[in-house]
Amino acid sequence: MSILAIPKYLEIKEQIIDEIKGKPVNSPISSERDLAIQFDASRMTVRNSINELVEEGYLYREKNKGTFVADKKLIKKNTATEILQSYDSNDYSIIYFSFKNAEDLEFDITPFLELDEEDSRVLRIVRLNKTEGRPSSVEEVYFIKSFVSDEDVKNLRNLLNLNHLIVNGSVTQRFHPVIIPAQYANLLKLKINIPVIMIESTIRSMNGKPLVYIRAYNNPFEKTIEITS
Amino acid sequence: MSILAIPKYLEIKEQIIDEIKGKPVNSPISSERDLAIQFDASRMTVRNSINELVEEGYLYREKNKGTFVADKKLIKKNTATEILQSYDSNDYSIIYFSFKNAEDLEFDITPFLELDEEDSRVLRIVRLNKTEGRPSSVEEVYFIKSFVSDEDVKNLRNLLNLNHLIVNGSVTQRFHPVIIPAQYANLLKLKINIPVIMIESTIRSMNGKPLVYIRAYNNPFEKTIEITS
DNA sequence: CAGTGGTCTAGACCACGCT
DNA sequence: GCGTGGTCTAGACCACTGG
Repeated sequence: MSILAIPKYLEIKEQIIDEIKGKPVNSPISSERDLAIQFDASRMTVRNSINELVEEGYLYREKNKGTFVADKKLIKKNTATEILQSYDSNDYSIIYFSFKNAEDLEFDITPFLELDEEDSRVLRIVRLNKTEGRPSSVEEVYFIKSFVSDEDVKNLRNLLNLNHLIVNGSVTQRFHPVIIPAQYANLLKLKINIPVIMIESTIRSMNGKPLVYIRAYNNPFEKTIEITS
Repeated sequence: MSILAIPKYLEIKEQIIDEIKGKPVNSPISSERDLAIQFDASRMTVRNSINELVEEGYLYREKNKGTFVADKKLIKKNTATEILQSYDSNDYSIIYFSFKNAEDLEFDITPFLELDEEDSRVLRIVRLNKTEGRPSSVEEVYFIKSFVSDEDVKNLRNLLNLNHLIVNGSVTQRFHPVIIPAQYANLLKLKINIPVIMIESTIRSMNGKPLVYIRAYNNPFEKTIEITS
């Protein structure tokens, strides 16, 4: 290796991505042995790059035949990552926030955040996400109070950047069909009594400890929930 | 290697799974170097095993620290695999099936199966899935007629085994909130006018060709749709 | 037959954490 | 300073495909 901070296999991965952008679906890429020569790397290093690209849905392998460019529409997507996008675009308004006692909420949050009597206060933030200026979802975000610093409260947008929590943790999502709550129908500019999907998300650290709980009410006319695997 | 048909890294993987079953969450497993000695394998082979277990959510790594047993509730799940379960359990009834012209359906199926004038007939099967005897979902399954053999029509349950298509292909799913259609409310023993999630799935081969299109209406009281990533 | 991906080895150096 | 996972090398043999 060299002094570079970026591993060689990630550089190779990026170069392969660039190369296949100009290639038709189902066309073969060079063989692993050829790529190893081309990139002056060992075959195992090239395989590491290709493995990740296969995992992410950019390529697929056929044993004894070769490695081929996958259809772009097969690239793996996951609803969990959609949460990130609302951060990336940063296109949202904070409607409301306050600290609450768990017992004052309309539902029992304690199982989701594994709260106990010692630690039963949460920070509740309601935000309205937009795509291209139109309201796409309302999210109720719940943080455990002891997880939130005074600094965070002053900078909620920083706190609401859940990206690093997600990439270093685990996200479980449950999908519930519900009639849109009246107060959110208004925010989302929807008629009352229409069905929407409420996504309940729990973000946990790798050791299983819950960090954040989210209820998202999605505007079905703005964003279809889609996953590819 | 030896004469064994099963690769060593898969054997090691199974042994690691067995070992961690008795270990508490977040406890460390042996280091890769120790495991290599223990299993009489090279470290790269052990890493291959562990990589898959991490990918599947059984273990997690911490750089410079070790590899640890992950929380079982964090094991990665995907709604696509739920389709398999309805096959595995085999607990379903076929309500109806017939060949249809694409233009005779209530909606335009041609974009989903990429049909053309030459090949515009489909086999439509409606099945009622059950869990523990209770109705959990109604699925409308659409196959391209030219994809279905006479043999298949005689053995629909074999055709409806979508397992091999999914593991060798790609699944895209879209989630739609809808009011349960009246004819399905009856089948699912639901009241009319309640909201449910309709999952639209397209199974494609690796080269992107659509093979099967499915509309599933899920009974929210029997099965919560959940994914972990 | 040559070429492919799949598996495997026995080393190596690195950055980082912990004691 | 020792142990960890992360990266990397330069080989090797296998089963299988396709000309």
